[in-house]
Amino acid sequence: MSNLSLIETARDFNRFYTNFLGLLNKAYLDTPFTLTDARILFEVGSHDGVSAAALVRDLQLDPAYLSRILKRFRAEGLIETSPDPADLRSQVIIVTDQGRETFEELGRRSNAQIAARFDRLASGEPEAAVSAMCTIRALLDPAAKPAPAIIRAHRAGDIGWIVQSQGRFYAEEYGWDLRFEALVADVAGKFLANFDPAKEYCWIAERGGVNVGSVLITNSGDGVAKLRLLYVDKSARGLGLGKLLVDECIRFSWQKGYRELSLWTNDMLETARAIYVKTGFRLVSEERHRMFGPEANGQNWMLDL
Amino acid sequence: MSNLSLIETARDFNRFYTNFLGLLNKAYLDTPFTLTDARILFEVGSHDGVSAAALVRDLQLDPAYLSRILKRFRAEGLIETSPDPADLRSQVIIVTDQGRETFEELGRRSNAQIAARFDRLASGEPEAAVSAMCTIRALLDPAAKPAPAIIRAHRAGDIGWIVQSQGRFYAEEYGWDLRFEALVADVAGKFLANFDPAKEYCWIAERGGVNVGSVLITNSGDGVAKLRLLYVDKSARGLGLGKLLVDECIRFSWQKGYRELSLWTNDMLETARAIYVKTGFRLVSEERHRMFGPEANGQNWMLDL
DNA sequence: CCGCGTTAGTTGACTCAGTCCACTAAATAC
DNA sequence: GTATTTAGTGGACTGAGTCAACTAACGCGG
Repeated sequence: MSNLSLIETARDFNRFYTNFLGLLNKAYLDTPFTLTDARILFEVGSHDGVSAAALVRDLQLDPAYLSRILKRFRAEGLIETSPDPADLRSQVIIVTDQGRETFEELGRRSNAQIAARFDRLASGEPEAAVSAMCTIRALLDPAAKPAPAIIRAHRAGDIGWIVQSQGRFYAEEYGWDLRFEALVADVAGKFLANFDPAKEYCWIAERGGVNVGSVLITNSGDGVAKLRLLYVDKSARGLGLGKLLVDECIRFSWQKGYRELSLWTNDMLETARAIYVKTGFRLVSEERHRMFGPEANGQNWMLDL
Repeated sequence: MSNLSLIETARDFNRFYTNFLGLLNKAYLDTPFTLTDARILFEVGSHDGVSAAALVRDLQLDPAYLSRILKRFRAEGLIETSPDPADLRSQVIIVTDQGRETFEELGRRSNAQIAARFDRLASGEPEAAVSAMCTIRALLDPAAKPAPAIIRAHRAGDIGWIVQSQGRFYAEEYGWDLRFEALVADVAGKFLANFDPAKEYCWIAERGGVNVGSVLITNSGDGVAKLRLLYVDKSARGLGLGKLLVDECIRFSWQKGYRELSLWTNDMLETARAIYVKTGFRLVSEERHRMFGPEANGQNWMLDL
């Protein structure tokens, strides 16, 4: 569960924006269209040939209601419909010239309105606002489909991100205390401080500019590599990123001449364990511990390379 | 007139958010309240003693409509009204205990809804979304006053945040390499690992649920406290947070019986230096170094307590 | 103090956006 | 070939929101 004051702030913003959009939409009162009419007209105007069913889905309308509105639009000569040859139940909607004119007129008014709003801002401010809008949209719009994940080496800030995300995750999920975050900070910090590019590496999985996963290989000496801090963020699970990161580690360790790859984990991390099993690791030992508060079962795994 | 594609993007966002809010507001269908009811109840619940006229103004409602809704609320025992002694035309609206319960229940549901939405996001993304919301609000809402910052002790994830934000900031701003982030991780990690609540502390400045600043006090022994990792995020500068954090440190160090407070900084950090001077620190030594790549001027400062 | 324009709030009368249900026809699953 | 799902439509309704007309209190100028 996210931070409460974060949520309060978001609610506050939503109240504000409800109001703001309400004001903007009042402008449709000058025209014979309701907000819903305008949304439909916009959708039809910008995606020529949509079906009514698609509109119902995208705009979350009642089919009967939409049907009536389309009927009215048809009567007013704004659109024409014809059955879809590929599916005779369905019909494709196309805008007439007059419909297009109306659509564009609505667009002009809407633009003018926003332009008027933006005109009151200082230079650079509209850009800042729009960029913030894009941020929100990318985060909250499920249809703005997530960019594909990529895996790359670590950069400034990434080690901190590892500490933060894991510290927070294990605290929220398993009630581990700050000693765990301390351990992560220690491991990650030492990795960075003594980083040996010839034998060590840090992979960061990133999606749309946001970090969503990580893993480290550190040198334990004696030809043993250690896989550490494997983590995939909640938002990116089920994409096979964990497996991908572990595969990277195995390939890297083999290539750098390590003899063995070892790792330490805790048994409640089922998904991780499944990956270790699948990639050929074997369990060498386990011990119960209370290193971070609640009791847990630490496990050492090993892979011969 | 602003850039056209900027406006198009803003319109696009508005369409998306109209939809988004529409979805959120569907949830009120579970309750006997409409969106308008909920907005009114929220306003009344959070500003006890408002007048109907104020509601009409703030929520842009029809007075007749509001009057009827208030009448209903009164009948249901959610609110009570009494004439305003200062203006007998007007009436003050106060919520009854039952009304407050309802108000809080609505709040809980609304929170849960947003929490559910946020749960699908990656760690750090809710913060990013909310911070973008604040940006928009600050720009578009003439009445918006920035959320007040609060200063609190550290929690899970905060130490990682310190490492990440400073690692990234110094890399971007001054081109410092990963050795700096390693140093921060080391300092922060050791702080957490050896944390002694009797002599040490970490303050996090938070605004609207987003971390915007930090500072640590660590024990250097011999009655010397060390102020470390002072940082205020770009988005929150100019609010005096840096001064506030340093003041906290001084008060804490004095109270815990330290003799001296020392710190290490670099001279290109003008704002920080100004704070140190103002709070009575004196420069004891400086040396040029290349610890993090580019040449810099490290300084040791000291304050007698 | 009186009139006159204004503001706070209320009631009556209405309308029209949006919903629910039942139905037809085509498509798809089994 | 039958059963189930999906696309679209019309009938019937409801209730959120609007508009106009009203009362009562305020406040300003003379």
